[in-house]
Amino acid sequence: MTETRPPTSHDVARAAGVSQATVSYALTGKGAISQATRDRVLQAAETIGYRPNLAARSMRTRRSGRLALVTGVGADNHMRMLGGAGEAAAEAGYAMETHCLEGTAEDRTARLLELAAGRQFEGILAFIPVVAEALATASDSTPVVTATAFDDQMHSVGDLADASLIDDFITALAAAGYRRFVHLAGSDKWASARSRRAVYLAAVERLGVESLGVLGGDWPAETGRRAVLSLPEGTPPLAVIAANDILAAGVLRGAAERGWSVPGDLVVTGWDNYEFGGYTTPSLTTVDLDFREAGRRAMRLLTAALRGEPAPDPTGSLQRIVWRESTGAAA
Amino acid sequence: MTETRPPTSHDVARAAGVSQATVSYALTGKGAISQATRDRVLQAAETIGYRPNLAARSMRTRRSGRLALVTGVGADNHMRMLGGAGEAAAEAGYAMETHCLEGTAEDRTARLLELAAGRQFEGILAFIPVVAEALATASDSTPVVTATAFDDQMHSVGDLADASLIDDFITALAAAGYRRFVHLAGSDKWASARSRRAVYLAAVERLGVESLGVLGGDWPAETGRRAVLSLPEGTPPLAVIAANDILAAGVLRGAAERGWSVPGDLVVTGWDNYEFGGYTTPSLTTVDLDFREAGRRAMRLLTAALRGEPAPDPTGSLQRIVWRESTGAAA
DNA sequence: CTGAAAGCGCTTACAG
DNA sequence: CTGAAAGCGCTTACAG
Repeated sequence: MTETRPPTSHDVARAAGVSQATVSYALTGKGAISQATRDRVLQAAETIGYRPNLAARSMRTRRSGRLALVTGVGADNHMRMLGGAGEAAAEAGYAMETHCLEGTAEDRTARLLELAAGRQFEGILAFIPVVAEALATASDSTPVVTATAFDDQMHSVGDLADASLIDDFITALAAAGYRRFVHLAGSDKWASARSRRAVYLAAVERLGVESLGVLGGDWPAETGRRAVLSLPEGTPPLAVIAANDILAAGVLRGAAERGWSVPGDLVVTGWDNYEFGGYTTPSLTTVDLDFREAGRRAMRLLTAALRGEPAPDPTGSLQRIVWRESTGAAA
Repeated sequence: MTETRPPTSHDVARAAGVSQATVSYALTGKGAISQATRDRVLQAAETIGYRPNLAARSMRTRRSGRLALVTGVGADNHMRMLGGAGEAAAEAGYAMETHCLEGTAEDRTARLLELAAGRQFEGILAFIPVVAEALATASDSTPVVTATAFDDQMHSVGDLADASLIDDFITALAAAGYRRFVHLAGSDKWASARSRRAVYLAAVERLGVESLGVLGGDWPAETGRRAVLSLPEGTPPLAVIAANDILAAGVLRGAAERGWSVPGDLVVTGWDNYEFGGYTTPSLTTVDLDFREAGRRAMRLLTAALRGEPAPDPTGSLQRIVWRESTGAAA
């Protein structure tokens, strides 16, 4: 029943028979402490169950050792990225905490600026779109690395926004005889959606195939279904390049409702390699993304910036096409 | 170029022409401060952009104001629960940070105990299974509310582990003429999986219908597919009660591979109402869960415990059956 | 190699 | 209603 307080470095000092300063030196490994003393201190800390008070340390060092990761509630991919980001943060000696921000891009930006102004984080990594200009004006506060910066900087190394595999899809499908394409785009707030759209437009142009245009513009499956239902009679054979698997699932559904066979009347590609995509009938051709590693790289971008180091230049693509039934024999 | 430090309460005091203590009283609203002085202080704080140093406050108050939410990388549902939990934490005046824990239940439990021992959190809420006994021994550290506790306490109020709608599924399907059932269970580390299994067994018993038993035992879609492929020829007509939509997607796939029609030869129910389930062919009958509210309620359980208040007793189920094509006309 | 001392920025009795 | 002062638990020059 005694209100027992957690042990402090003073308690460790008493137990080890040294001064409190020596405890601090032994624990941080900074002072010049004899091995014998250090061992004694470590031993004492262990036995009495000492844990440094992080708030006190933080106040002295003016460093919180904390990083914020900003994400949204809807973005399921982010769950996969969290693990990698947390791992990279831990490697760099930071604690990472996740904040789910909702509302419009403006709302989220406002909340993010609050987080930055609060000064409790040494850096912030944003996985969701925010208003870049607003961030720029707040330059004297907490450093923020946004998904956009991530996209831009890592464009050449196989990152999330690298949409070059869209070109591979279209090239393979054109070689298999498809001449009529349509793109189902995601929300253009996302760099990944914008670049998939851009690569699509460039590829159809380059290959001289017919494009029925860019449909969609947001992520729900219903958008994919509606898009197919809106197509004129006699459209097939058609190749649909969808911006992700959810949209592609909507396409499959729309095709089924119209009595269009897949593959056959229509082929479709997705993106993200969601688990369900391997189990639809037909199963979905898609792009597998190593979200975990993407999260890790994004976080490394932030920690490198905090240390004033140049951004790491990782090698190896995080993307890989998974050919499945929805594109027939096009692979 | 001047290394400009963030303003402190001292700076506010100087600007407002009062003592630093008065600033603290005005800001926390605790002291007896005249309205005029308070306004002057607030005004001064505003103009110089003052933000309280949370580490310093925390050291004095011995309260971090921080809560940890423990989740896993695979659990996509949790993304939906995070928003609600964060909201409830904020309402209670806490900052919530998410930690993704991986590995076995033992690994995760060890990491959770570390988090608890670190004493930087006032409480911890776990969405993933941990070893309950290990938690109990560490009773003097940070309070932990686990998914299991959540499941137990809220059993009667429509929570995540309430599986009573499984009975509704089976009753309706039996009434529609189905006489042969099979359950596709999730991992029994999860209370929700265990209770769905239990309700299934009770329902087939009560209704006197034939059960081919409980298959599965983990969450991947492949498990659902394999289960269907393992069924003997001549099994249909059959009703499959799957523990979630992913497993149900595997069932759909397995049925397609065997040439069994759905609905017809086989009907199937899922759980969780994943977006894709509305777009499979046939679309999946499932249970819609208000994950956001579930997250909110779980967090309230923790904050109530921290305040020594009784657990809130929310009303209203979070669950609702969504009848779709995969069960034919059974609704 | 070790210790005494200052101070990080707050909150909160205690005087007045 | 307001101010002077102590102290939360650390880190880090500075002496010795």
